[in-house]
Amino acid sequence: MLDLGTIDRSNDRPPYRQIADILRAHIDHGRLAPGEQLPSEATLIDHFGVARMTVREAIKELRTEGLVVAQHGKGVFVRSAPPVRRLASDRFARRHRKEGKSAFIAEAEASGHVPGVDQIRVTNEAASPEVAERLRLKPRERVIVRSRRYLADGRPVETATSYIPEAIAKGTPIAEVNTGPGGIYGRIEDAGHELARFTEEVSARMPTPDERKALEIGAGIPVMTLVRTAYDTNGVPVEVCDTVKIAHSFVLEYDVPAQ
Amino acid sequence: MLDLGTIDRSNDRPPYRQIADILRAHIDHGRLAPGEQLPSEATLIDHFGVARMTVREAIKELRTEGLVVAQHGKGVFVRSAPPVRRLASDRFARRHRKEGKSAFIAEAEASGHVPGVDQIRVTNEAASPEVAERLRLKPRERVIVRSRRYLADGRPVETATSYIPEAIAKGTPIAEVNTGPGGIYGRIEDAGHELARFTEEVSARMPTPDERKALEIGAGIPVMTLVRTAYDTNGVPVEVCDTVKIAHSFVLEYDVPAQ
DNA sequence: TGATTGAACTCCTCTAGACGACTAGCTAAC
DNA sequence: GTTAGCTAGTCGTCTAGAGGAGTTCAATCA
Repeated sequence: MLDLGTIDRSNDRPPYRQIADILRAHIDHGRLAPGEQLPSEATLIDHFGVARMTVREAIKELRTEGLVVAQHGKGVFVRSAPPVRRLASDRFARRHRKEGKSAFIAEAEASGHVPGVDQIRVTNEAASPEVAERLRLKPRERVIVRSRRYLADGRPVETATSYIPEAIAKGTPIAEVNTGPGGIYGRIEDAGHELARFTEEVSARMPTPDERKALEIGAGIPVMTLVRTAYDTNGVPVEVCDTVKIAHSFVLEYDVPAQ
Repeated sequence: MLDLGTIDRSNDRPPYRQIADILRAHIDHGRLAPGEQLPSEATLIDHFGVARMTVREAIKELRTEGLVVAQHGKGVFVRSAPPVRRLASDRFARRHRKEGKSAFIAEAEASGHVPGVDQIRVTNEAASPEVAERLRLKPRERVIVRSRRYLADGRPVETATSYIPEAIAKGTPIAEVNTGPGGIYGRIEDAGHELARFTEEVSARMPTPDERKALEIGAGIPVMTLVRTAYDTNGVPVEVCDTVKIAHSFVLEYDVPAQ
């Protein structure tokens, strides 16, 4: 049986934090293993001699930290560590990006996972002010919007939305669901825009409710966002792509060039 | 005056979520601007006709999402957008990394911010099992541990801890606070280990309580972690560095090599 | 056998109140 | 003029209860 210890009411640290600390320590030290169920609220209330809300505050803290997940009617469970997903060298990533795949997914494939795409949606819309600025279009100029969700092992891991100027997409199957071999980058090059440079802006934040739903994650699990812009040899932006992925780690590799 | 609307008690969505939705919408639409104070708990209790805990739950949700920050005794305020911090091309980053600086900080300098370092601590310790494995050392072999905290504009933005095998550091000032020009990478090369490759593993997660304290951030603000390993030309790992930074965004740039 | 019911367990949401601690601004005393 | 103390307003924490809803499983009924 798990030794929960006791809380110290004369301690400055409030009881709910002390309880969270105790549980966190058990998780950190593996005495509560991934997938294992935490003691129930009732048990903790009895054990520590506190009110229900106090125990719930403690557990909420652990949930916010992403250490545990609560399941209504079942219990609170230690979250299993997210699989480390490796993004190989940027050379590798670049090659696959040219094939129109997210580097994350390219790597998922390379590492033997079974990826997939669902919920592809392609529309033709007037560019929002933000997208227009990023693509250096006039306001409300039309863009092809391609949204899709990527799966790995059947679980959603990433959503992505690309915006391509209609002027570039015209005469190509970019506005079709199936864009043919080489993906949209292939079609962009077919249209005479040779790709020269990508920038990717990476950051992390908490998911919005919509993102939580799309990625099937709980609150408290951060997401990483990638905002990619692709430029052709003339420096003209030809695609912007917003990606939101579950904050699994990825690896970048750099070689130091010979001196 | 802000139009808060009302909640619908017959709605399936619980009141605290409805209240959070209403406030979130006001923030999203700029009717509650960054830095602006939210209506006080008492005001919201009166307005929506709910109990205190219900209002607090709603605000807790927004805090978890990083949209607002609460200040004890003052109020709850809309969080201002974090400054975008750009990490330039990997070539740029690489050059600066060779100077022993974090790429993040190198870029902060380049972008005109005034960076700084405080809380440098250098110790000589027995390697933990994990560090020993990453540096391919025998268990408990000794390593130099260099911890420091980086500031930008006087605010902490990043903490970093480097581990260098004592065998490599011996005879160099790596164990001193001041390592001389070129930083630790310079000294590592002085010791005959020419640098050839870096890997960086990037991920995002919620901060631990210690990290929250060191970076002076509240709960609910995710951090990005970088785990770097530097290898010499023989493929021997010569340094590992764990970095935790506030989840500001950074930019990667890739050039597509000529075909 | 198969479907239904019920009980026991779990977490979810909410109420109504209490006290504490921090902040800021005012006021009275020094 | 400065300082100490007061006060109103704010959020932080806790108590003790209530009913609701999802899950599981065993007992019951058709």
